[in-house]
Amino acid sequence: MDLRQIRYFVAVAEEEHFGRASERIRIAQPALSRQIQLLEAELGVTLFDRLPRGVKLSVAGRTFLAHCSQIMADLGHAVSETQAVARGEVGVLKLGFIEVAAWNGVIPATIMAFRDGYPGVRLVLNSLSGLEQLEGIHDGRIDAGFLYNPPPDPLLAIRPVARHTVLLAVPKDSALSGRASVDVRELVDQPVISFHRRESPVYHDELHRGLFQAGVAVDVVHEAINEAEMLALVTTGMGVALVNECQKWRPPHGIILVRVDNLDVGLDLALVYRRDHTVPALARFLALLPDQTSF
Amino acid sequence: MDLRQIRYFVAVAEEEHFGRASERIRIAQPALSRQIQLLEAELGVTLFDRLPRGVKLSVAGRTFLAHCSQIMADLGHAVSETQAVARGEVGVLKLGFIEVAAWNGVIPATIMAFRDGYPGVRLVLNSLSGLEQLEGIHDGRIDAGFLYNPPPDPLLAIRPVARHTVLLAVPKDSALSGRASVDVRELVDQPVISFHRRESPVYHDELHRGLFQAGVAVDVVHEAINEAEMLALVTTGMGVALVNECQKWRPPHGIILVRVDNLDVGLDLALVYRRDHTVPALARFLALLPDQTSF
DNA sequence: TAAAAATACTCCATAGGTATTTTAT
DNA sequence: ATAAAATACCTATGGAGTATTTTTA
Repeated sequence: MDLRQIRYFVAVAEEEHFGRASERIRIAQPALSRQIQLLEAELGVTLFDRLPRGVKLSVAGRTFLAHCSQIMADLGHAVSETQAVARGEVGVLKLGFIEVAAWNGVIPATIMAFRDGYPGVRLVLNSLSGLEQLEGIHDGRIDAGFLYNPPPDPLLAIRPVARHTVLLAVPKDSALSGRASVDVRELVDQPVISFHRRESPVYHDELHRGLFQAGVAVDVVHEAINEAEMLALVTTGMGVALVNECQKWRPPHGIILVRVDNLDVGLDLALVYRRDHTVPALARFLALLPDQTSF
Repeated sequence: MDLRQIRYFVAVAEEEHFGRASERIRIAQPALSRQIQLLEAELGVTLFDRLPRGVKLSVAGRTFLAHCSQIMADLGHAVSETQAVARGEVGVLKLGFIEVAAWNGVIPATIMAFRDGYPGVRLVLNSLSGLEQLEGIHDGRIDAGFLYNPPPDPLLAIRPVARHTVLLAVPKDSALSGRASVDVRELVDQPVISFHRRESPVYHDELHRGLFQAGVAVDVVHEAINEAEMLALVTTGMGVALVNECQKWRPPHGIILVRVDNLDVGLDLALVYRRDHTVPALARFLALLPDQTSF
């Protein structure tokens, strides 16, 4: 059997006339007759009753036509849906992100723009740590992830998205809370709440490298497991903390965030994905993602 | 596009390997590669991600595969259902019949056998007059009809089914009601309830020809429009009536049916259908219909 | 280096074309 | 007699085969 034969069959069924059908499908009448005969022979069924003036569908032919129309329509849908998926207009896109980075800026903006532009793509969003995202990207649990300071990896493509810095979180009633900015060297006499290296080694090292370069040996009074814990401890007055500037989009009650001068800490937010990624919708997402230079 | 390409695509998708797939479908690997490339070119979509050890379906390829599996399955169903319809095992069979002839005998027996043997065929049964059936057979409202004394018609096939005769319907309290049989000549002095010729001309003529041949000129006191009316009038004592012997299967209260000797009336019940009939189920029905000789 | 897919080319099966015959009213 | 489908036969497109090259981990 052959889709050509099915198309021919539908044409003859609709025209009820081999000659007219052959004109419609632009082949000669004998060629059409033969294809229909081959189809009938393969099915072992007479599809048309031959009349002196044209033909009519047989009872079995009517049954076959109903199915064929359905099949041809389904095939059309299959093609257009496959093409839509290939264009990235339909499907699923699984993204990871660092929660704090998604409170404002390029991440929510791009996600909103993508939802708008590609309503046929289901976005699956997961708030994950940087390490979890890298694992997820490798094993395919997510297609791409927004994370800070991605490690170099020949398998991964890295699209810089934004460069964030750190702010000093101080209690509202602290002596520093009224200041527009604080020089990093002023932290020498301050008790500092830091975080455990294990939770974010690249950032931890980057931060301490920045402090070392400024010649500041800080007095770490606690190592928290995340910034939320750090901020909670700052409110108790236990010390001050250097936190991601994105915390300003959700400032905790009782805490003031102050700019820190002369501390060069790079928090490079990037969209990371497999260089050999195969999800067309990801290309669409990348196209909507503003280049870092535009910030 | 081509069903062959779709079969090839499914094979490669399942094997995830052009070489193995080509063995499975018994063609050379390059031929398979080319057909897949042609399919991809026609769709404008990459269906497989080529890896160093085999291939994997792309995202769009997975979408296409899902549809293709469905389409191939539908096509299989289309073929088998079409063949079943052609064999007369599935479909619709529309039959007409004379009500009185269907109370017993070959008609209900054959219908029961057919229902049993071909549960996939929906039987549509219509109680119609002989004339209505002939019209219905001509214009396709019914595929075949059980009727009496069908007129000769080169377009129609006639399958004799049974030969019925007539009985004399007399009131229970009549002088004739105790008799095993009545000679037709005894009707000379009886008031007779007949029926209007328009309602069944062939039978009417046959009946009166039979009476004429027996030398009986009957005293017709009423011309009814059907046998039910005739029987109703017999119960009133208005007269006697010659009715189809099938009435014995549903004898009205207050009436006795008596055999009539020396009256040669042929009520030839036949199944009538278009000689060029196209309903496969009708052939099955005919095969189940006992030949008249077996009665 | 090796496994697998792609390319180059050759061949032939078969779809399609033209001329003609058969069929059924 | 006529319209339409079927048959006969020829042509050529393109599917499939063999040999070889390219690709990538």
